[in-house]
Amino acid sequence: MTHWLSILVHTPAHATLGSVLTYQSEQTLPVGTLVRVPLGKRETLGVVWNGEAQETTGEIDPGKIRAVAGVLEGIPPLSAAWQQLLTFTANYYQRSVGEVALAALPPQLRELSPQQMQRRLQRKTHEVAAATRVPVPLPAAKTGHDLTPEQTQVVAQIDTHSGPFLLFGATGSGKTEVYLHCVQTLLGADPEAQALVMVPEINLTPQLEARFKERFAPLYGEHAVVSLHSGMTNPQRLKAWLAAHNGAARIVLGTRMAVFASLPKLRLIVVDEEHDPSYKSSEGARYSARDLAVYRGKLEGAKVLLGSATPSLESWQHSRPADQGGRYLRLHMPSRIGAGRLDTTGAAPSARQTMRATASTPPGLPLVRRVDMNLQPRKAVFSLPLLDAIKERVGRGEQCMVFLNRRGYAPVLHCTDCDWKSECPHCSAFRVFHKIDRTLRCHHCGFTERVPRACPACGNPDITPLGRGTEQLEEHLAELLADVRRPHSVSAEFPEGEPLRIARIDADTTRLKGELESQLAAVHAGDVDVLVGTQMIAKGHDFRRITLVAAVNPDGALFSSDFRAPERLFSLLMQAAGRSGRDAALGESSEVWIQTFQPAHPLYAALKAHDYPAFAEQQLKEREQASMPPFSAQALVRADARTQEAAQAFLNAARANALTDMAQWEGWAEVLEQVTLYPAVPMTIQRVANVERAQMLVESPSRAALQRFLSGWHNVLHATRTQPECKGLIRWAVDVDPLAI
DNA sequence: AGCACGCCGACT
DNA sequence: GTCGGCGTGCTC
Repeated sequence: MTHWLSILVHTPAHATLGSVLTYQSEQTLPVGTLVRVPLGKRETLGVVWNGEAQETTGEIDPGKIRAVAGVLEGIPPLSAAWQQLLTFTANYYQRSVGEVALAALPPQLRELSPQQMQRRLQRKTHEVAAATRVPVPLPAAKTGHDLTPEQTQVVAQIDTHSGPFLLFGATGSGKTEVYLHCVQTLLGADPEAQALVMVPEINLTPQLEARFKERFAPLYGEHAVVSLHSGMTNPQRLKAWLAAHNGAARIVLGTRMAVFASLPKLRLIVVDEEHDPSYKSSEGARYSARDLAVYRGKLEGAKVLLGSATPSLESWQHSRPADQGGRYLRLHMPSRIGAGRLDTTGAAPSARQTMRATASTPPGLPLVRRVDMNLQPRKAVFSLPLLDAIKERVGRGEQCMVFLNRRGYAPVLHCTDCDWKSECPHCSAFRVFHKIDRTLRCHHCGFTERVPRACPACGNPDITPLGRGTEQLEEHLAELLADVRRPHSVSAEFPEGEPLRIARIDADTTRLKGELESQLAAVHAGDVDVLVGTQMIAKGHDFRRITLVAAVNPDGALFSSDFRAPERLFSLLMQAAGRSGRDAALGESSEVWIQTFQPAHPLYAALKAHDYPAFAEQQLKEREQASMPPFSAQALVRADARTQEAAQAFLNAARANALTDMAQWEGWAEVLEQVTLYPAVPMTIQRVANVERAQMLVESPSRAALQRFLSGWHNVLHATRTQPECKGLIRWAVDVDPLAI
């Protein structure tokens, strides 16, 4: 008997073709089954979607219906929950289900021929058999990992409540141990249970994987822990995905893409550093893995644990007390592990201790010092007090970290005669001067040229760098510290009496694979005295001997037009501060230096007190007054075109069409009433790689109304494309809950 | 998204 | 004379 099957294929939402197509098959196939289907001239991967029901595509010419080419044998069907997660994602982020669901599967599933797949699966099942044949149940698995009272309390709350939880824990308060503990409890209670643990960046997965393997490999075997991120090769990804899908992997660690991993027995989702912008995808479906984690947890009955020292204001707001409408349970771990131990001597307080007390610095956390740059020489990069402090630290064999969020030598090259600047010919941005290889590089499109000998406009040989980046900082610091010698032998390779070693870590010095790891290892080994870098060094890495962290010029974000800039700056500086004094013995003497022209700014005051709640409260008040997220819902429509006029014309026409056409639709007037469409504006960087970009903000006090509007507007946008004034439009995309406007 | 067809510029 | 640019159209 011939069956009609609805099958999902990889087609974008704006294609004329829907993403659920009808095929025929001799056998009926369970929903979620992976199949190969003919599509035009090619054969592609499909997922059986809604059984035989296909009422929406009823008028398809039956003669056109082709047969399923084959089933991917040996792979169990995707679960109903997984299908629901992807359906929700597609609807919420305004994409087709086919695009989202097929993109969430490992690429090799699409590419591999049936024979190759068969071979791969065979190898896989052998491995699984081998792994399960040797169950290593260390009987009385010693828990042996003592929790602090704070951790114990938090873990007890997680055990007894359903969540979602926001674990608000200072850097060094032992959040990872809480994650490990929760995972252990869960896996111990149910022999099939699975946990998903997400981190923002690929860089952070190896150390997390090491920690989880150390803990769980002895209990459940080496194969119980797998990673899933875009840095893996396709075969690695397929292997890890299959292990998660068939239940062999008990713990999946990964970046945002891991939120779509197929986990049939998912019981816990951890989102570490939940505030991190990397959880928001910036192309394709612009999903937030953090938000989807919360949704998925609800869907599958899994507990969700969001962790951060500086939560996103959204999560902070969600975790307000339940009687004020909070939906997450906030758990607080304010203390650094090992803090306060030094106070047991009974000795008279030192000058530093007095200073800490006056600054109300909590125990174990670094002292934050602001340097008023208005009082420093005009062009000073390093203020004298900071320089002295660095010298003093390295003189004692301690390490320092200098932080500047701008790579290269100088952001602009400038001709003093004719005012020429190093503009990129393809973008509305300046090319950055990289002294190391004497190039001008555009950080947006990649266009690179050798630095000209003289001004290309007027021939003046005197062209000078404007502003500074990490390269310049490194060079400058080497000059300033040239006379300082290493005090005593902390490392065999760079013995006592040698000049200081200054290292720089940014996207340029870590371009090659393994470079980041080796550079970090050098820091850990003590081969580096001063570390210069971008935000790359502010995240996660556990440097034990760094006792001073300096932000050279963080003011930029204070008066940015992006309303989330302060939130990001606070988080970044707090994270950077978290790098200082990780070693408990050094914690009390560690410092964070902020060079600023705005020493009285409330953001820095809150930072000094390590008072995230105060900062959040102030920010939320501003957001509420201005009706901004989380007190309103936003979406952005972005348009790329050959000309700025076309990009804006498209957006404005789509807006006009919404206000005229959609208002006529039955019952839509009230939806439109709740939605504000702002005029199209050029993006901050208007042109990138010769493509003009514009955007339009859509705002509503109601998330549901915004969703409703967007779902209806989609077809209008698609139709608008063909209007004559939109000629030159290259593409458009909706970004729901955008992070930057 | 792929993949093909189709009509205009610089080169094996 | 072709190779190849991407504009337009189609795929159950």
